Amino acid sequence: MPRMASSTSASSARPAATDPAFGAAPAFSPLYRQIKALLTRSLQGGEWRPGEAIPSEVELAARFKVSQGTVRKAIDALADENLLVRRQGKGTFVATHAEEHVQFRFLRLIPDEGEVGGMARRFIDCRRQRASSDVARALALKAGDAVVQVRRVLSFRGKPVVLDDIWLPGQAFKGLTADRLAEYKGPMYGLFESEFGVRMIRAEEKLRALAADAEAAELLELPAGAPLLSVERLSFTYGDRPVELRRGLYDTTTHHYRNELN
Amino acid sequence: MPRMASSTSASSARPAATDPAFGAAPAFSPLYRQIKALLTRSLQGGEWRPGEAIPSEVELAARFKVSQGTVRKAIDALADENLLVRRQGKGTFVATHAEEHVQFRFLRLIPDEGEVGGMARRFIDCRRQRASSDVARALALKAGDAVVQVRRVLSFRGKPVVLDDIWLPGQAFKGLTADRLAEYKGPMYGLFESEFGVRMIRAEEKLRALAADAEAAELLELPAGAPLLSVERLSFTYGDRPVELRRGLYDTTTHHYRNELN
DNA sequence: GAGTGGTCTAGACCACTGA
DNA sequence: CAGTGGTCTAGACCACTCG
Repeated sequence: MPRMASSTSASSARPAATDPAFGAAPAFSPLYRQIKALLTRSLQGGEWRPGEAIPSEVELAARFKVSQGTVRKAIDALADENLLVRRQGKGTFVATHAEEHVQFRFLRLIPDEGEVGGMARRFIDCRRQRASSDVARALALKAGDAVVQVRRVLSFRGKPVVLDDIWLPGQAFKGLTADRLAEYKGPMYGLFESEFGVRMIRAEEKLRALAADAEAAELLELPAGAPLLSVERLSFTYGDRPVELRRGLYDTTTHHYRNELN
Repeated sequence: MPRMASSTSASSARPAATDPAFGAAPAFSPLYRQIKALLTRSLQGGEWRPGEAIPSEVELAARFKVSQGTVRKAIDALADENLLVRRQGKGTFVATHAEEHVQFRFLRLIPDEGEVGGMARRFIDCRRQRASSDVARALALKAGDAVVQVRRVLSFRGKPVVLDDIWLPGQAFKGLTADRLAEYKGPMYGLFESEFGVRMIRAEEKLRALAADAEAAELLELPAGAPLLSVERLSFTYGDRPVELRRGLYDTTTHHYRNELN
């Protein structure tokens, strides 16, 4: 029955290691949260790579000197956050974008009718440059730091539908080229994961409607001024570190952005 | 140790009440799911009204002849779906839109800068009519059935930002008038809940960009053809029954639609 | 059949609320 | 203080996968 760190019911020693002076929140942290944090650290540190199985529940329970039920709760929480995937009878696995048949976890654009079928990708550009102040702020970089910018078009049945501009921190994405992007089969985030060790965990999007400028209109084969759905996405890895800024322009004449409210 | 209905390990009797002929899915249903279904039925049937407390976990455990841990799991699931709200030390309560300070659970439009502060409502219209085939299909009605249509505008700092057209099944919303809507303080879904016993559980939205037509442009005080974010929402009550169709047109020059991807 | 995750139990104790 | 939800345990048994 280990108690580990807990600001209230500590096994012994002084009452709290946290809040040294001003009495902030009590910050009671149950055991399973601490286990969850430890597991997260191991994921972040690469102890288990995407697609691999993590140790069984009984093993982890032994390692952490905790009951199986407690590690179970920790794993449940991580599974809810899509960091782990449970498979009954087989084990618990680190989530991956590679094999993910739900490659559309992040792309919410759906054809109005018909299947969600694959889009054709075309990479227009991929170059290294200095971050503008906007991009730097979003990615938590200093203005002028190196960034990789990628521009691409997605087409559905030959008609261009999505124009994406993507900014990545140059530091983490050193060898990224248009060729590497074009060669790779499967979702882009799968490449980021296997080649650069950067796994996208969650993202925030800001949507608005705007009129197509000349450049966007040409690339999307639309008249200038056509209404477009602008989707600005900031993606995060472990530890809520922003690692991708993306600005997509969607032609929504035959597609729509689908969202669920719970 | 009651076993209740379970297609595999039934306590006695025949092996399965389900799949009488063709061997479909095994459909094993653990106890806590069955408890969850029973609780949902009680919610749906109005045994406990929005805002009220449901019986304590020990009480429910006794009622269902089940351990506390099992009802706990059922309640957890319902809390995840926002049907119940747990409050430590007080009890478990039926979720409500009325007191919900997060009135913005369904309205995802956020000012680009500044607080999310209140919008002024103005009801333009509220009339009963016959459902068009589109509306009927969405609301699972027959074409020609009675529906209530509401039109309103939301303004932020004096500037109109949202134009909503709302369709509701006439059956369930008999006494709904523009006056009732205007009088009621708080979120619209709070009114639906307390006056008509219709509680919105979840919703699906389809977003697209389009150019403002003359009518929308006038009401939103924009030039005709201005790009607008169109948000088509279908809302559901208990049992996934659709009960509201809403088509909003958002001016996104100073606001944006915020979304989180997990 | 061995090993994995999934369910269920019974009981102990902790944290929070309100009278 | 009693009553509520929240955590943790230990152990039994079930469902699923795969060799």
